[in-house]
Parts: sequence; C-alpha cells; structure tokens
Amino acid sequence: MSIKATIKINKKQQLLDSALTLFVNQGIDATSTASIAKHAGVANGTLFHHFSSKEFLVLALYKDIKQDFAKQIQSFQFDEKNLKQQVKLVWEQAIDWAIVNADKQQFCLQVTQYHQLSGQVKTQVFTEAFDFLPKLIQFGQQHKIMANYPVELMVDNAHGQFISSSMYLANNPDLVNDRIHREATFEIFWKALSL
Amino acid sequence: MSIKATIKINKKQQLLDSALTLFVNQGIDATSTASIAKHAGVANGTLFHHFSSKEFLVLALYKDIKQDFAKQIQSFQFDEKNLKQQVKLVWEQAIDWAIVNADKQQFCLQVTQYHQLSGQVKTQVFTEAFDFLPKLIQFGQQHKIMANYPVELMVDNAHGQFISSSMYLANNPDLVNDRIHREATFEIFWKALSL
DNA sequence: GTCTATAGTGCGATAGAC
DNA sequence: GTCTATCGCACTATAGAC
Repeated sequence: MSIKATIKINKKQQLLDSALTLFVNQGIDATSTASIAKHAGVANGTLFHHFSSKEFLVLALYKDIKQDFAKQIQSFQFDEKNLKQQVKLVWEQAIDWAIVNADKQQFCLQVTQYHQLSGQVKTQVFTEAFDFLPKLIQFGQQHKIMANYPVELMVDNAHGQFISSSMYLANNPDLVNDRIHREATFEIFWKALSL
Repeated sequence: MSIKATIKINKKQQLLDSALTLFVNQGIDATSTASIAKHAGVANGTLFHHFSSKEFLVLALYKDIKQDFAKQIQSFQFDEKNLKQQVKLVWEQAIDWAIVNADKQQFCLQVTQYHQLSGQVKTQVFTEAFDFLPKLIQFGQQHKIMANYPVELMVDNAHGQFISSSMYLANNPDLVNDRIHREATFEIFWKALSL
C-alpha cells in the first residue's frame, strides 16, 4: 500500500508548489523561507536540506517552469506550406499555457526583475526554453514569409507581444474564450513579423 | 550668495536620486533605507521626514519619472494627414527618452513587479502618463489608418512593443544609432497596429 | 530526510536633541 | 529640517538530535 506516497508525494515538490503560490501572491522578496516551509507543512530546516539557499529555490522553480512551458510548445518541424497556420498553432498553445498556468507565467515575470539571480543565468534558462524561436524566424525569412528584420530584434519583439497578450487575457478573463480578442492577438503578432 | 543652495539643492531630491541609482543596481527590496540615506549624504531619520515609509518613497519616485516621461511625449494634436509620420515622431521621442534615461525606464519595469505597491495605484499612474495612447488609436481608427482591434488590446500591445524595443536597444548600445535597427523597431510596431 | 531550536544579522521606523 | 541613537522585529541559515 502506498497511501502515504499518494498523499505526500515528496516534500521537495511540496516546497516548490508552496513557493510558487506565495511568491505570486506576495512577491519573492516579501516571502520568507519560513512561511514557505509552513505552507508546505514541512519543517524550517527541511527547506535548506533540499535547496542550499533561497536563491537556489527560486532558480530551481524557474527552471522547472521553463521546462514545463517548453514541453508544451516545442517538438515542431516547420514546413513552408501554411507556415502561418503552424505559427498560429504555436501561438495558441503558448497563450493557452500562459492562461492555464497564470501563476507560473506571473512568476517568470517576477524573476525578470529579481536581482538576486544574475542576468547571465536568467538569459541562459530563457534561451534554452525559446531556442526554437530564432530557428523559426530564420526559416520563415529564407522562404520569404517572415520579414527581414534583425533576428534578435524579432525574437525580443515576439516574446514581448506574447507577454502583453497573455497579460491582457489574464486581466480580462471574460475575453479568454472570445474569438475576436483571441484571434486579434495573433493577427497583430503575425502582421508585425511577417512579410 | 547661494553657494550652499547650488551644492545641496535640497535633500529630498538627493534622496530620490540616490534611491533611483541604488534601486536599479540592487533591486528595490534589496536596497535598505539606511543605504539610500548614506548614499545621499543625509542622516537616516531625514529620509523618514520626507517620506513616511519606504513605500511612499518608491511611489514618489515612480510618479516623478512618469511625469518626466509624459512631458517629453505629450502635447500633440494629431491630424489625419501623415499620421504615420506623427506617430513615428512620438515613437522616436519615447525610445530616445528610454535610452537616455535607461535607469528610469529600468526602475519603472521594477515597479511593475513590486508587490508592496497596489496594482490600483500602479495602473492609475500608468494611465495618466499614457492617456494620449487610446485617444491616438481611436483617432487613427476613425480615419481608417489604424487597424480595428479592441482599443485596450492595442494599447497594451503598443506598450509591450515599446518595452521590448527599448530594452533591446539598451542591451545593444552599439545599435542605438544604427539606422537599420532603429527604423526596424518602428516599422514592426507600425505594421502591427496599422490597417 | 526530517525535525526543533536558535544563532546571528540587518532591517524599517521612532524618539528626542538641536 | 536635520541629526544621533536605538528599539523591536523578522529573516536566512546552521547545529545537532532522531
């Protein structure tokens, strides 16, 4: 019998879950390690057994989330026929993830402005999660479908539009299933970056 | 003789200047009020004479900066002839401000994720600084120049593109005066939101 | 791996003299 | 308005038993 296992799973994951909840509601700095342990139903010292410092807890959570996002989006082989429809599918999946996992998306934005993590580490995690983006854009440029602006600029622009669109829908939950608004986010995005 | 005045100006402004510098370099939470006072060459208690708490210091700084930005951008009367050129001028002025005042722009992004300030207050300051944006978009829509998407979505998208473009140029200082990159930021922006 | 207990530090804010 | 001095608190991280 593994009743205990189904209830407790493992304390490390409970700590990550509690950290996410509290970080999003109170901010990373305003959330004490003690309150995370308490919320997870775990002793204070246990947190520091699994994560050598608060900074590493934040980093581990960030990596987990970016991996989760990448898993939902990636594994595409692009082809020049109907590239727009393929990109639209990726866009819809990304937006869906951000809406369903609004807390994780919010935490990633917090990490952007979290100075205890070096810019180098943040860039690395980000680049790994979005490495398909520059490839996709270059592929589109080669087939005269995407506009010929500098690739890095287009990547940053795409990411920025993803953030503003997902925040817009998260702030207006009644519009999430409104076809006009949903399609508008993609049409704007596509007009910006296509030829 | 007002030598003293030219050197000291006033301690309140010195505190705001020091706060901006330290916030941008270390993060808002990681910067103690004591260190701000020390950096400003002012006593600890003096800070709390001018700002009743750290939170009000952050808010005062945020308001000052948004006002400074609005002053550079606003005071436009749009007209349907060559609206694109007029919008381009506004875009260039906004990007210029963000590059010249990179620290202020960075601080505004930090405030976005600063949980000690209520979302209501942040939205209010933001709306006041950018109140020309929805007007401009509606004007463009009436004259069949801007696309007919929901206005709020277009406002958020425009702001998001401004942030990603200014961050891109701030992170690549050698490109700030590169005509190709500079113009590309506006062309992408304009294609996204025009008819 | 998990717990209790606590060490050690640094913070925001106040009091009161000048 | 500005200063010095300090209070009280909350936080990260460690030590050591189980």
